[in-house]
This record gives sequence, C-alpha cells and structure tokens, in this order.
Amino acid sequence: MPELPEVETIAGDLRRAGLPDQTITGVHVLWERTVATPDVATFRERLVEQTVETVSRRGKFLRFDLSRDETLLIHLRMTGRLYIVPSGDEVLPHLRVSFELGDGRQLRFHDMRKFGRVYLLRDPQAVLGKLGPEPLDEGFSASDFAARLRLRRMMLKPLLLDQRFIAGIGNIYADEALFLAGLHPCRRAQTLSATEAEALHEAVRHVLVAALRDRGTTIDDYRTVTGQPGQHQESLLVFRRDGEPCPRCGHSIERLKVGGRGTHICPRCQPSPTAQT
DNA sequence: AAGAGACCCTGGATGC
DNA sequence: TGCATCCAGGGTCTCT
Repeated sequence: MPELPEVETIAGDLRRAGLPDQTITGVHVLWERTVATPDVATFRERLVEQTVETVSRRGKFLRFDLSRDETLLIHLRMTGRLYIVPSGDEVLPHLRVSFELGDGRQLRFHDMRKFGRVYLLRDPQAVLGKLGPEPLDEGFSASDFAARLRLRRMMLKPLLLDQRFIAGIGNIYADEALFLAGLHPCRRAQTLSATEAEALHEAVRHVLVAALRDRGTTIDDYRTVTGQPGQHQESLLVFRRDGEPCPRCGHSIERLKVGGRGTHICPRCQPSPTAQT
C-alpha cells in the first residue's frame, strides 16, 4: 500500500528514469474506470503531444506537470504500480493505462484491484487543495500540529489516516508512529498533552524519514519503478507483527480494529485510554 | 464534527 | 478436490 515514502520513492525513480522532458505520443486505456477525469476520449486527446515537465509528489498523489499547463495526477491506492519499460516488453497482468513516450518506452500503470485513479486537470488544486499539510515540509511545526490536534475529538488513528488533516499517512505508518509516540490509537486527539502532541509530531516524521531511507515498505504489492521491493518491512516495529514481542518491552503485540482498520499496538507501551487514570 | 456503513475490486485464506 | 464465502484496504460518499 503505497503511502508517502513509497510514492516519494516512485517519483524519484521516475525522474531518474528520465520521464521529465519525455513527450507523450499515445495513451491506451485498458480499464476505463481508472480514468477519474475527464472522460476517456478527452483524456487521451488532451494528453497526446504534451511533454512531461516535472514529476513530484503531494500526499499520496504522483503529480506530473505538463507542457500545456495541465497536470496529470496518479493515485496508486492499494495495488497500483508504475513501470517504465521499452514499448515491446511483455505486458504483465493487470495493466490499466499505458502512456507511450517519445523515446520508444512506455509508462505503464498496473493495478490489480482497480482502485487506483488517474486525473488530468487544468487546476490540480481541485484535487490537491483538499489535502492537509505535508508532514516532512519544514513548515510542518510541532506547535501547529498540536494546535490542530486540540481542535479535534476524533480518535488518533482515523485522524492520522484523514488526508485532510495530514497528507500521506496510511495504515502502516499510522500504526508505527503511534507506537513510537507511545499513544493508543483510540486516544482522542483533544486529550493529548503538549508533550504527547510533540512526541506524535516527532514520531510521524521519524517513521516517514526512516521508511523513505529504506525506499518504502513492501508488504504485499508495492514495488518501485524498477520492480524492486522496498526495505522498510524489515524495520517495522508493530505493523503486522501481532503475536510477536514488542521491540521495546517484550509484551506480545496485539491486533485490533479501530475505525474499521486493522491496527497493531503494544498494549503495555500504548496504554488504553479507558485504562488510564 | 464525527461515526457508521456501503462501495469499489481481486486474490488469498478459510470453511464446508 | 472443489466450491462458496470472507476479508483487507484507501478513499469517497451517504446517512444519522
């Protein structure tokens, strides 16, 4: 499940693969619903002959700014992958959209579960404008984060997953950050002390930076542009480690469901809010 | 503001 | 062995 570190890794790989300055010479849509907007025919027409100027990331979106003042956005959701391969290469399963490039290669979007979406927009802010702050931006301060936590009554886990509150965090890094901060996922944001809010701010940034250094976490599906898995799964502290000992205290890691999402905690290091005095 | 549930999908796991 | 059913999971949407 690509989250911020995985999407950032992919963006960097696409730049290194020379995607910027490539002209899109053709577009094939194999699964129409993958194109969120505009309609498929318009999507194809408007993309052809445009040149990719920059490749970047915002939240979990890949952003391709194009020569005619338009922007292509790709959201990989659960199982999306991007590859750049020579046009003649064997087509792997689950190919949904492919973009022919001027140099004879293709940018291919594979997505087993068909949840991923691509958008072609004149104003990318129509989609990106809803996103909360970027946790790794210099401007993302602990004091602002604490102030915004104080305004919310929600449980921490669903709040961290809310892309309007903070962009780029998914199930893996939410669990890892809450563990690092020693906070139970069911704690209400409002109840955090200044110290706890600062610990969460630090934990979020720490886990994202560590995962970025490892080129992401591969649990099931995530692959980089070159088809390689990430490395951060080796360093996960609690995610999908239920039954294993907590790396800090040795207590058995538990799995629970919070806001409908599988959630992993050390019950000793992350005391339940109801059990607190 | 927030919570619950439906929906979109498929492959792997589980149940019979 | 073969079939049916369940589940995960990000994001969006509707309803309360």
